[in-house]
Amino acid sequence: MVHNDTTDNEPVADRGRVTISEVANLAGVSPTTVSHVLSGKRLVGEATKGTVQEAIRQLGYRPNAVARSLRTNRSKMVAAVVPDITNPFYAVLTRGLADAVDGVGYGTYVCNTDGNRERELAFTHDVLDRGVDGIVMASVDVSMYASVGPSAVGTPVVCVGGIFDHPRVDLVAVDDEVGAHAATKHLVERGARRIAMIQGPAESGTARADGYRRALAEAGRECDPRLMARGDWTRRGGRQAMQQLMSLEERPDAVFCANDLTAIGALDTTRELGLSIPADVAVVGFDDVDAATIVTPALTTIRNPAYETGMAAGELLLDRMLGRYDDVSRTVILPCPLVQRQSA
Amino acid sequence: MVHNDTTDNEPVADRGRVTISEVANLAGVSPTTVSHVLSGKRLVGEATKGTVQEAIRQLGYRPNAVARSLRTNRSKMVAAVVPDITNPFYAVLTRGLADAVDGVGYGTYVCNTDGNRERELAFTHDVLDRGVDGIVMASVDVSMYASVGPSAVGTPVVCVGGIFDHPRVDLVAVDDEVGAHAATKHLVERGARRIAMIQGPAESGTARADGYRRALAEAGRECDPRLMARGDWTRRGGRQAMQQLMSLEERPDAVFCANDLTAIGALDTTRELGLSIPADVAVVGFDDVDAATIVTPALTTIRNPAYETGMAAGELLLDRMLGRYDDVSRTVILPCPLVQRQSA
DNA sequence: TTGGATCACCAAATCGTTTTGGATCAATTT
DNA sequence: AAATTGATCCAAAACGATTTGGTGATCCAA
Repeated sequence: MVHNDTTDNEPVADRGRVTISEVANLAGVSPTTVSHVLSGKRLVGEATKGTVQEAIRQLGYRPNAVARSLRTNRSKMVAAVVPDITNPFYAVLTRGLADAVDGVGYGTYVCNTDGNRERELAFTHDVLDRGVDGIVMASVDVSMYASVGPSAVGTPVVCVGGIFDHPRVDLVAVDDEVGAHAATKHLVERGARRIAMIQGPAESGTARADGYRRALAEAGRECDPRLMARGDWTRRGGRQAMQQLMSLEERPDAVFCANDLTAIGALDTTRELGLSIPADVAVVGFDDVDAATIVTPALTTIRNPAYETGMAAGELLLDRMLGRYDDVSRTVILPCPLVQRQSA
Repeated sequence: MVHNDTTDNEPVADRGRVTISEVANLAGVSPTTVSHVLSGKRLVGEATKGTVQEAIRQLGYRPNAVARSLRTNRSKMVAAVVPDITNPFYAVLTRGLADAVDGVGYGTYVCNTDGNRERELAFTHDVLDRGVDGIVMASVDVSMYASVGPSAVGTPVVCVGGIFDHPRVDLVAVDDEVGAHAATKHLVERGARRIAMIQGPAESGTARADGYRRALAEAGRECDPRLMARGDWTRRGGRQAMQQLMSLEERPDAVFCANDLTAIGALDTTRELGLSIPADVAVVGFDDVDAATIVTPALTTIRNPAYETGMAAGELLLDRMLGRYDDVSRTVILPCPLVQRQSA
C-alpha cells in the first residue's frame, strides 16, 4: 500500500540501469533502430547511427543480458557440472572450458556435485532452467540423463570421462586403458617382479584396471588378485591401501596407482615404513597433477590432460551452439603419455 | 527399481519447454493462479491448488529462470571474480562461496581475470549485465570500482584480500600483517640469526613485509635490505629468489616466504644446494595450500583460510541480497594461525 | 436490505530486449 | 506518368514469468 518505496528502499540509485528506450529517446529514434545499430542486422543511416552511438556512449548504456536471453533464447553461458572445483583436475578442466568459450563471449557457470547423484540432478535442472547454451558434464553418474533428457530439450551436452551413449551427446575422454597399460608396461620394463595396483572405488570404471591387466598378460604374468587393492581417489585412501599391500607376506616391488593422490598416499606409507623409492618399491600414478612434481621423489605418472580436455569439450560445445555441427555424437580421445620422473 | 512414474514424468518433447500457460490451460485456470500456487504469495483454493500441482507434475513444468529474472530483477546467481580458478586458493575460496549461497538457491558464476585489469573490468561489466545478485571480487586490482560503480547500480559487492574503501562494499580478509609477524616471530624463537624474506612482486601489498619487519624490530634486530628478495608468487620465482639469497656471502639461516608456492620453490633451491631443512635453513610459507603437506619436509606455514574466506564473503553477500543488512560497509577479519610442520 | 469482509480467481501491465512486417520518401526504371 | 526499387525508420508482437488492481461470489453483522 505504501508507494513511496522508491525513495525509501533505494539508497543510492535514483537512476537504475539505462534501457534501450532511454537511449532511443535521447537519440530521437525508436528502440528498434538502436537495436539495429547494435546488432548490425539491418541498415541504419550513417547519420543516425552516429547519433545513436553518441547517445549510448553518453548514457553508458549496456544491454540487459537477461532480457536479451529471454527474447533470443540463448544465454551466452555454459555450465560446468563437476564433482568438486577444489580438485585440481576439475579446476584445470574448468579453466580449459572457460578459455575455449570465453573468446566467443560465453561465460561459465559452475556446479559442484560432490559426486552426489541428487545434487547432480538438481544442478542439471538448475542450469537448464537458467537456459545455459551448453553443458559439460564431468560428474560421476551421467546415466540419469535418460530421465532428464537435456538434449531432448535441445541443449548441447558433452560428457567427459564417462562413457555415455546418447545419440547427440558428445564425448571427450582420455584412453584410460592405454594409459594404464603404458604405466604398467613401464614398471615391467623397469624390471619389477610383483606389480600391484591400487584401483579406484568399486563404482568407478574398470578401464585403468583393464590396461594394467593387459600389460601384465602381455608380459606373461599372472594377475594376483591379492595385489589389487582399492582406494577412494584420496591421499588417505592410497595410504591405507598401500599399508594393506605392504603387509602381505610377499610384498610387491612396484605399484600402479589409479590416480596421483592415491600414489601420494602410497608414498606416505613407504616413507613411514622406511622404504626407499624407487629402489624398494616403484610407484607410478595417473593424472599428473601439480602435486606430482612437488612430492619427493617426484612422481612418475600418466599425464591426464585436464586443460586440453576442458578445451576440447568447449570446442565441441561451440560447434553445436554456433550451429557449426548438428549431427550424431562425436568422440574426442586425448593422448595420455607417460611422464617419467623419480618414483619409477 | 525404476518405477512406472516414468510415464508421468516423461518429458514432453513436442516443442521446447513447458510454459506456465500450458500448465494453466491443462489445469483450467489462469497463469496468475499457477504463479500463486508456486509462490504462495496469495491464497488459492485447496481444490484448484491440487489441480494445478497435478498439472505441473504431469507436464514436468519448471519455471523459466530467465523470464523470472527479467521480471523480478533478481537472478539467484552470484559471481566469483578471481584471478585464476586453477590456483588452489581461489578454487577453495570459490567452493566456500558456492557452499554458502547454494543452500539458499543461488548459483555461482566464475570469471578468471588472470590479474589482468582489462579482463577484470570486462568481467565486471559482464556479470552486471547478466544481473547477478552479488559479486565477490578476489582479484588484484579493485580500485577501478570507482569507475564501474557496481554498488551505485545496487549490486552488493564484497572484496576479499584487498583493502578497498567504498561505503557499501564489504570486506573479508586475513590479517596478513599479524600472520607474517607470527611466522617471523616463530623463526626468531627457533633461534634463527639471519632471517630473510621473499616478498611478492612490487605491485602487491606490503602487509606481510610489515609484519616481518615488526617481528624483527621487536626482537631488536636490524632489517637488512639485502635479505629482502622478491618473487612473483610462483614456485619458479621462489626458487630464483632463494638462489639469490643463498649467493650472499653471509647466507640467511631462515627465510619467510610470502606464499607457499614461493616457499616450495625455495625448498627446490635448498635441495639443489644440498642444504638440509630446517637445520641449515628454516623455511616458513604462507597460505597452507594442499601442497604444503605434500612437499618434504612438510612446510611450516601460516594458514590462509580460503574456504572460510569464501564462506564469509557469501554470508556478507547474502545479508545484503536478502535485505538482512543494508548499511555501511562491514569488515570480517579471519585469523591466520601458524601451523607448524617440519620446515621450521 | 445494505454494507463490509473475506475468498478465489483473472485480465492486463510489466520487465528490456529482438524481430517482423510495414510505412515513408526519394531515386530510378519502365 | 506509373511502377519499381532502395534506403530508412518505426509500431507492435513476441519471449515467459510476476504483480497489481479488479470482479464476482459468499457470508455475516447491522
